Amino acid sequence: MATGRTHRPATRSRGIPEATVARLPLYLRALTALSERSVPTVSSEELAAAAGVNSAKLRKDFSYLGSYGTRGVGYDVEYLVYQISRELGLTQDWPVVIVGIGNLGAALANYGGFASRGFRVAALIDADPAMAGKPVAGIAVQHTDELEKIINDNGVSIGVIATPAGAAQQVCDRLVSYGVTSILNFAPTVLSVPEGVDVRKVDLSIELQILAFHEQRKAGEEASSQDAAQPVAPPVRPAPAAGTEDGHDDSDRKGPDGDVPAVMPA
Amino acid sequence: MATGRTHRPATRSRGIPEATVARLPLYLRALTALSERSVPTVSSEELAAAAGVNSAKLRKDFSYLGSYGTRGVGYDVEYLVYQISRELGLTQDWPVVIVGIGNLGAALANYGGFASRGFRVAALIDADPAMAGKPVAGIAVQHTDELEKIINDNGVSIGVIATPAGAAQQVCDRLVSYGVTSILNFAPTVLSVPEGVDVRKVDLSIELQILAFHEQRKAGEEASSQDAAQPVAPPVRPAPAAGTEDGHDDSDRKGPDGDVPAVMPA
DNA sequence: CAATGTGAACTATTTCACAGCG
DNA sequence: CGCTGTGAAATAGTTCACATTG
Repeated sequence: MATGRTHRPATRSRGIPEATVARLPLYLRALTALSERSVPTVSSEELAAAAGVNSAKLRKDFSYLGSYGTRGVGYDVEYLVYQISRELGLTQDWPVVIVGIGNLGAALANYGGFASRGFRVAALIDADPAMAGKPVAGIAVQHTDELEKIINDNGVSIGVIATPAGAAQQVCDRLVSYGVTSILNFAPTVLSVPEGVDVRKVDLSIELQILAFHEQRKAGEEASSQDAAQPVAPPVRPAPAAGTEDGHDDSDRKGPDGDVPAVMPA
Repeated sequence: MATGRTHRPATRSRGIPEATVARLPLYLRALTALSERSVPTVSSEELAAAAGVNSAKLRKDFSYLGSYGTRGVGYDVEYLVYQISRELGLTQDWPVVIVGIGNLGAALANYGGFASRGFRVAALIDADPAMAGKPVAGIAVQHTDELEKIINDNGVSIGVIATPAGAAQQVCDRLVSYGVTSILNFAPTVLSVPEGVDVRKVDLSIELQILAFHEQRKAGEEASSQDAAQPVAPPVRPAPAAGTEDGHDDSDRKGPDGDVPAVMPA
């Protein structure tokens, strides 16, 4: 492992900005829909609207891929679908393993979009021997012991972790040791991986907390009464030096300006 | 122009950068773990490592909240847990509804992290009458007809959409019309919502595609043969003008520089 | 002449590096 | 003396606006 560093300056591939890469799948989805309706061409304006971005951004994004449009006309739908697919690597087959077949793992296995574009569920793995053999989404669950063989036999390079948080790092280590180099992590943990391995995480609880933050702000605009329950630890001050300041809460720096009113949904 | 400026400068709440907000939950989780181990204080270095970010970033992030650390010592764990919780709005109770109780909806309902910090599943909703009354995660599923009442009675402002893509926009519209102002969308669609409503999306298929992109690049470092199957549409050229240029592909602009093989797979 | 492709301006985010405090 | 807090520099990403072209 000789890793030392933990951050990831990598992931900046071949001149295409990461932010652009993250939007390509969005464009692809919109284009696929157009393709199914046999629409031959789209303007950046139309496509941008369908993908929920603004058109300048979309054009700039496409400019990183090359000049695939026609001035005065727009983009050829089929051609662009192909180019983006190729850029994303979806013209090839990606076998994936899903580890942890609980509620979430099962949901993932059943998720249609999984199989759609180039991804194929090569195996479902669970540590519980009782799960072994059970069919989920038409595939028999296999025991963790089979991991190495499965990964080797299928050339799996992408693994999905849907285990409880406690098992995630261990599973991750095993996946990596068997050759997996991309991991999609649903467990609420920070995984540490060696250089060269990509991890993306999907974290429900984080998303909700971000929403709560904004929700609180919205509500704060109006009300300013405070009466929500507080299941969280009370604001124990870290005990400053002994005896200078006493107990005010937030006044020295910026702190929450004025009112962090805790509103409540009526 | 009076209004002049663009549409979405919002979401930039109260001086705290969005990127920072997105990391607060991460810090909170790491801090909670420390708290459970009764660790009294942490340095930015340690906490950063636990959260998987670098320490300068963490300090900068915290500086937006106020000066909650002690120079020469670090941060008081309990105090910081409280401050971040408060900032995120987690000291209050957030009732949420989950709409669409398929595999994914059920997984979400069962997800422990849901209930943990301030979030409470107020109701599980499904359009299928056959689901009504069925208990999932200990809660009886209710029919969509009940939505309005449930939202009003519980003061729900956050909704989770776990329906198929086709139903998502409709469900979203209803949620919004009943007063929901934050939506977590698991359906693979771009939702359009009125000003003032926040949407965050979680999209498995996009995450996989991003991984595939990087995976492809890694592989491309070495090999350069292309022999995967091609389920995607063949590279039909958009038929350029009639007769000027003939068939070169990417030479005028940047295009994929250098090694992105040929445009068409064998 | 409509719509792409893109330099240039602007905004956001990260990182550096160090002054200053406990 | 160690570690926070933060200006300032460096990067990354977005938006503007328009010359260019099919």
